[in-house]
Amino acid sequence: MASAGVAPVDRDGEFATVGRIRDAAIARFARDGFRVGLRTIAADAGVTAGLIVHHFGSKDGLRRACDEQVLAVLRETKAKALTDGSGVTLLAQMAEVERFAPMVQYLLRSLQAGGELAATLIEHMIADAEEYLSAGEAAGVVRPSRDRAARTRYLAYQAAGGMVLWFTLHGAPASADEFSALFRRYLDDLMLPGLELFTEGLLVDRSMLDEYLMYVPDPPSGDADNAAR
Amino acid sequence: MASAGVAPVDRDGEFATVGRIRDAAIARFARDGFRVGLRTIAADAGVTAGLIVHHFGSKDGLRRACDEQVLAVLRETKAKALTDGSGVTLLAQMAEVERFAPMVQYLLRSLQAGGELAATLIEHMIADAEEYLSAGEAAGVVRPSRDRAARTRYLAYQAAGGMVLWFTLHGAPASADEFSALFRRYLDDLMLPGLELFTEGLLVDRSMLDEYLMYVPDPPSGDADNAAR
DNA sequence: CACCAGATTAAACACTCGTTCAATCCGCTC
DNA sequence: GAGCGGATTGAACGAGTGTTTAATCTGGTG
Repeated sequence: MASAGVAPVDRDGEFATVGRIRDAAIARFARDGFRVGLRTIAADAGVTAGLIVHHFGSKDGLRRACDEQVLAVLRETKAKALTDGSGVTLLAQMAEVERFAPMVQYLLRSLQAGGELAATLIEHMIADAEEYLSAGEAAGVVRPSRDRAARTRYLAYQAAGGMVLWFTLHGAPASADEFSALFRRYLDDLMLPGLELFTEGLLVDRSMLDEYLMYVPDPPSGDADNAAR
Repeated sequence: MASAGVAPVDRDGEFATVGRIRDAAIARFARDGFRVGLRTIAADAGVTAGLIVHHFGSKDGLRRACDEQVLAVLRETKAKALTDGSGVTLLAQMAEVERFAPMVQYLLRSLQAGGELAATLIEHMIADAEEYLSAGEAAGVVRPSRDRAARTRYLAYQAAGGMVLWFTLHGAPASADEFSALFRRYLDDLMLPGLELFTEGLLVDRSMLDEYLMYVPDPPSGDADNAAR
């Protein structure tokens, strides 16, 4: 298989131009953020700004098309990764393959800017984490929590937010290779402290936690509010 | 004390206008992000766009003045909080006082956008965390780490990044009161999972950590690179 | 009072942005 | 081959942006 959703489908004429514009937009949005002008993207795709709005209606339409494309590729890749078993380091292995680098960068930009895709992405991450953590609990390798949903959300927000902030402060890489290298360095910085914290915790005694539990004996109580946020 | 660096100094004539413009800019930047036009800020301050660049040279000059002001207030408040002893929940208590809400929001916007103030702020947070964690280690309430610097940076990035992402996805509040309420809800969502993770960890056994330590026996080795990043 | 420096304003400038429009090009069908 | 519809273009529009400029106002000084 020469192209599986990432590279633009080569069926001549049909979606050649539209796909080329969309992929160029993803790459350019990922590299320079969502404030780039339509003319820059048009130049990247070798077309005119007018043609973009002819095909996508508006810049926001282009943005939505990019979101859908990235989400589609993410779902497809995730489905493939599940058969391989190692789905946890999904983003990591996506960053390894240079072809996916622009999409990962695009996702980081989306999380940074907020919006619908960002919310959807976080929900995906939370759902995945919920699955893995539940399986881990059942297998006896993950400690149970007093409020599993809250812990899952906490871990997802911390992981995603920390990653976005790290890349924000370490400068946007220009090429896909640079991004892959930077991503590997991020994992290097992350792995030891993360594993340490996850296996040994941070505090020696449990006085702080017990004090909090005494002061706020709030049960999980699965309120409807948690679903919306 | 009627005004301690937060409210614009009332010494008539002198810095009245400049301070008013700067404070209006901080509030407006905090509320709507850094993309707002000078005319909007000017209208908030009751002046003209031209006057702003007359006093601050350019929009970037205004931005720098805001950064310095926020940083100055942060330092001052931190110094005061140190005498009270409870410096850990610095941002929390700052958000409680409605007067500080725009500044905290401004800091979040800065972290989201990146730039010099964001880098400085993260360095501050890392330095503070380093201090508290070291003290905790010495007092025997914080577990030692195989790489203390890396752990400190990890915790700072996760905490700050998670907070920024949370507020990004939960919509920017319009008023200072709303922000305070939202901040309190954020702490509520955060506290239990955080304390749980910090006191009990996440994993039951240490096989993952040991495996990593075996695979990558990299010592801390305090390389010069860590200082710059 | 004359004068001057700084504060302040309204208007204009130059630029970029997303979007619109009329015109052209190209491939297909009758 | 005529004609049609979509792809594509280049230019223009209108609304924004940050910045500049000339003019006006104002308060203190000689």
